[in-house]
Amino acid sequence: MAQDPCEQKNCRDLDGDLGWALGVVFRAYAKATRAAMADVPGGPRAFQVLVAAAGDQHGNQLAVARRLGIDRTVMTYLLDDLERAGVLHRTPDPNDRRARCLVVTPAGLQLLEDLQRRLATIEDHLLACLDDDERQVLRSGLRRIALRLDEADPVTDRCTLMRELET
Amino acid sequence: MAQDPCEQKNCRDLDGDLGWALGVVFRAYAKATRAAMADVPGGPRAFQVLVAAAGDQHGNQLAVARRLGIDRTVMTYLLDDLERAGVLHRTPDPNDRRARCLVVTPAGLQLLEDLQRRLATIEDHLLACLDDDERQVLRSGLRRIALRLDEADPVTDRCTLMRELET
DNA sequence: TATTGTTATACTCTATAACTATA
DNA sequence: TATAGTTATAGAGTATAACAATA
Repeated sequence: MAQDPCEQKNCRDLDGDLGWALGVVFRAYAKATRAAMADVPGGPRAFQVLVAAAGDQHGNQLAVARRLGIDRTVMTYLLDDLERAGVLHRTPDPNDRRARCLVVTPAGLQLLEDLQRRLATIEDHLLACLDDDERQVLRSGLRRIALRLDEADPVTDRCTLMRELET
Repeated sequence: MAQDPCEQKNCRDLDGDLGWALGVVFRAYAKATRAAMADVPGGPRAFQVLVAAAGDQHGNQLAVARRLGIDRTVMTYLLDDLERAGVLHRTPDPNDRRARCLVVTPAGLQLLEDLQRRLATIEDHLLACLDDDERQVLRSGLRRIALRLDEADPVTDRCTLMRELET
């Protein structure tokens, strides 16, 4: 009786808090990727920029910044570093001479492959205590939620995020 | 053929990246809770401190800080705010006169209940696109991973986190 | 007039170091 | 000597505001 974890008032302890779990997992993941990408200027966020730039549909740096939740002023410094490292360069967009297209260099693509291998290892360790089905549900569930949130906030209005989740 | 999303080189796009999904979900959750707890000094983190302090096994503020990934110097300011708000107070630990016990006031417990109701609503909206089984797997999966990480880093050595996830 | 990108600046958050008091 | 807690300060990261170029 005294052993039942859900009988006392502290039934809703930190352990049962989704926010706590999400925070711990996210911080651990961030920390691990930061360590694994210590040699990459800009770290995990630069990696995500590379992924977005290597993919097709993403054109200018503002779109990428929004997609990744990065401020456009921060994006400038980030891209400066990546360009200096020779993994990416900015080319003028022929359709809009204000904008810049992000082009990943061959060296950048090679780095990308390497980083993805490192990431896979980290993820395997992170999900080590789940069986295959659970992993799959966790991955696809998080992905689906993220896509929905991303869709709700397609270009500018990042405040809808809050509004959607507030009430 | 051209429609197959996994045929091209951008098979591993942002959408398939666990880190991206985790980041988007975490940021959205953090933003929503921050908005929902705008009236609470210290925001979501203060809420977590209240939960930890209201639970039994957590005694002094350093233990709580470690559990939540908060620096002990930051904890001081956080507790100052909470004490000023009258939801918590520090009492000397009779067993160790250096340490302080965290005691949640009746007002604090009432606030805690209210915040937990707000949180439940936010979580429902966040997980809206998952069915019951998926929700359960996501919750328990994240919780299990978080507990494992937390256990691997019981008191001091926060670096083991990285080491565990590095290779 | 609005938007992309840049720069400089200010601000927020967090960590470091030094200190007091206990153990 | 080591630890709990506090304080002041330095640092990293981020956002704000003003700007130039283009739409």
